[in-house]
Amino acid sequence: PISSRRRHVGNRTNPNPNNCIGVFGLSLYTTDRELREVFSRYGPLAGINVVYDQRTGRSRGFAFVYFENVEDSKEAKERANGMELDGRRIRVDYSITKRPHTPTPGIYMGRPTTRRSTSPCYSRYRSRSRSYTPR
DNA sequence: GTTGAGCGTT
Repeated sequence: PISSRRRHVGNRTNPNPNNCIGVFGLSLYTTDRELREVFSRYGPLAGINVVYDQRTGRSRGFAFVYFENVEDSKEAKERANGMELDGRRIRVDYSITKRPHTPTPGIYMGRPTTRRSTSPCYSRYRSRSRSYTPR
């Protein structure tokens, strides 16, 4: 008898139905625009997130598609899973992770609260900060 | 236009 109980939140192999689906095994050249063309026929989309590598700026080969309706995401998962896109077999599952946290550079990127453009000292600071390079 | 299992940055 199977005594192990499935967690209500699901796991990596058994994601729960969700508005967001993850698309994996993508070609590096599949863009969000192409994904929109493919997945929009299952229902209205709320958004698409192709995951890019921070260093190279290229796609990491997977993306997240947000549907407005859960039933649409269910159909998309069923029908788009295993389909070929840009010559690659894609895998479609419900997303398990949450939305990405926007990483902060570690330095203050906003505008100064006290702006004194008339100050020559400040203008000198401005010109220097423009050439500032992190790390 | 490398590959290629993966669940999250511009």
